[in-house]
Amino acid sequence: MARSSISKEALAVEAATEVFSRYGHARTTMGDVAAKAGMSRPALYLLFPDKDAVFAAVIQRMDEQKHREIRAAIARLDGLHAKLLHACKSWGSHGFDLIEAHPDSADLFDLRFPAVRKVYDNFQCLVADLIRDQVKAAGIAIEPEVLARCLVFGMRGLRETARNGKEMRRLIAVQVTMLVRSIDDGS
Amino acid sequence: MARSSISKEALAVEAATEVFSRYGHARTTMGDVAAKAGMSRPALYLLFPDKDAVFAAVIQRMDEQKHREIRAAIARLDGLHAKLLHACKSWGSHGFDLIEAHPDSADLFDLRFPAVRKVYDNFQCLVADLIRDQVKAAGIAIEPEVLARCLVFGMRGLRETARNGKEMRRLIAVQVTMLVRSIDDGS
DNA sequence: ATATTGACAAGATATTAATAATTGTCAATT
DNA sequence: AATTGACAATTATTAATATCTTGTCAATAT
Repeated sequence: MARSSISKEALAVEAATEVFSRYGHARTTMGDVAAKAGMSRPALYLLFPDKDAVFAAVIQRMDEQKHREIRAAIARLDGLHAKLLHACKSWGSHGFDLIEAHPDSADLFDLRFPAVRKVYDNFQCLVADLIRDQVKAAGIAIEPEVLARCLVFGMRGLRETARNGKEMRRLIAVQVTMLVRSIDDGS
Repeated sequence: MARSSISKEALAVEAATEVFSRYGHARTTMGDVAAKAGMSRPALYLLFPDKDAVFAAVIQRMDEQKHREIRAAIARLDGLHAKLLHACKSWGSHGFDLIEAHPDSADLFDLRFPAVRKVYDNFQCLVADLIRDQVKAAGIAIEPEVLARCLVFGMRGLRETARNGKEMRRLIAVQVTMLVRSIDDGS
């Protein structure tokens, strides 16, 4: 029972991820998701209360997956700069690439959706966690959360000036380098 | 003749600035501008080839004014950090405040307008000029223009997370501090 | 019983055609 | 020589209509 229900839900989220990623929030219907998942529309409503819940589940799943990926990768790296650089390039260019491939998917990064806002909050936490020790050790007066916020939303601004993914990563690298150098207490 | 023509043009740009600032690009008509300037619509077309030329003139004038203001202010300040901080707070919160007062004025910051793009390029130049010497002295491998670009578009990203002008300036201060500390060669 | 769906009302969104407003121009007027 | 009224072309607005979509639930199937 519980098992079957979980699996059905996972199937639906998987299907929803595909269609939301391609067509964005506005241009995908519950019918599209249900069809892709091989179930009827009312069956989908048995699993999720409404469309936004499906959307939130998709966003959350993508986010968790990305975080697992990032955490695994940076565990194998040494030093704040290398870790932060990888995390930011990976996280930051993800959205860029997706939108380049499917313009409608820009919805998935619209901060008006609470689920999307949470993605940004989560990444801000990841960054803050990474830099916290070094910020404290260097005796910097700015809270790690604020530094992280500047980096994360700074990266968001970069999207408007970068012409392609490669340039995006280049600019992200500069932002990260600025942050790390600024808290590298002249070591 | 030339004198009279220049004065008429200035009058028109002055009028256009008022109405574009309040209603944005889309919601102001050439009729609005002409009326505000106390001339007929065809008379306005004698001064400017089309609407976008008027818009560009408005943007350029605002930009030049802001730059004069900034240059005058930072001439009286000492040190890169103080100069850059003032420049960025002044430039960055200008747009924020205008949009808060008149939501339609968001047009004036739409990067799809070439005139607006130029505003960003100009401020990038100002920043690059300010930091150039210190970047070279510190032997940093990143070109000043790229660092400046990251700061300018980083600031743009901050707009999406700041709730008010005060917070915006706080975050700008962090960005600026990050940049300056990162090129302060442990002096 | 439980799981599933067809069919529905309410609301949102797209379509269309008709109307109005705006732009850029130029011959006519001052 | 400077200015404008009036025009064609384009673009935006409106209103009426049709279509789609959402979320629900009684009816059906398992």
